[in-house]
Amino acid sequence: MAPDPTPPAARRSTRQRAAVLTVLDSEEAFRSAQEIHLELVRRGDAVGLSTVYRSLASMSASAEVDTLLRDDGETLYRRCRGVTHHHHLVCRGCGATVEVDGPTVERWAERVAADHGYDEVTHTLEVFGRCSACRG
Amino acid sequence: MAPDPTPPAARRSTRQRAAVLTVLDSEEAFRSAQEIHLELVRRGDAVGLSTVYRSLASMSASAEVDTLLRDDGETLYRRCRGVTHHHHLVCRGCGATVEVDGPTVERWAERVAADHGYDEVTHTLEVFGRCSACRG
DNA sequence: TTCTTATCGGGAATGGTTGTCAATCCCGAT
DNA sequence: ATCGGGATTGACAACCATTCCCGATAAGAA
Repeated sequence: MAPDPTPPAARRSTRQRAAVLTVLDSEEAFRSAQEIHLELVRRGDAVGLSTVYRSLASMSASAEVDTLLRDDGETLYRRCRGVTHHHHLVCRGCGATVEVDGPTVERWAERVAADHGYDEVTHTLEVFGRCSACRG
Repeated sequence: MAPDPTPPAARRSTRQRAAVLTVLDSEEAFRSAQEIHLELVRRGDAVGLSTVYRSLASMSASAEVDTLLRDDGETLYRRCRGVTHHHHLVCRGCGATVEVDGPTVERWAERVAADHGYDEVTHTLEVFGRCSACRG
């Protein structure tokens, strides 16, 4: 096999990408691209909105950030601590998020799909509630 | 207590709402509002797009139809057979949908939320795969 | 039939997200 | 150091599902 003529698209490190990561790291809750962009501007470390979207998309593709679709269809992003597959318990009030594991659910999904002749199974599972802080 | 001065907003039965329901009843898979509107036009039983959205929204509110958010944020609708709470096993290829029950998952979600001090718990759970027909 | 008002329709407005493309910047090669 | 070219950026326009607006229409009660 001949050597690949196009070297593996080097991922350049830029101020913009770093800035987006910094905001994500300082944020506990899921945030929208628009919110992240606004925060960047507020910090005086502005990044173009297009670039924010592009950065988040590529980070999501490489599993560096998790995404979540809100009821109204807006996409939310969050830098997750755990590296393995997990789900989220999200507070409707403040967005505080807990990463939770659900091995039982994974197996359940697999079995249900197999029982009906489906393969290439994936699933989405998110739990929403109100945290103790927001209850006061 | 005085009698309610405003009688309970009678739900009128219109051609448009019936037309939307007819399309939903003839459809096995989840469909978008735009697709339903297009189908209505194709059948020569046109209904305004606004009205399609309004109908679907009210039917969704009264639990007559189930909704599902696609990855790109578009909302899909489907008239479900089961009346009780259930989840969906959806084929990525053709949209064929199976209603599945997950009592274990319900309890798991409740317990996880309670363990972290969350209340007013809800959850979303959808399983995606490829059905046997689409595998050929 | 007449009246009240829920409902309709269609075109404009909204708002998140993606596309465009010239200017700019990273980085390995010179 | 600096060169060159391809990746990356950013301002703006384009996109598109969904909602808003409001005058016209029609369902249902009297």
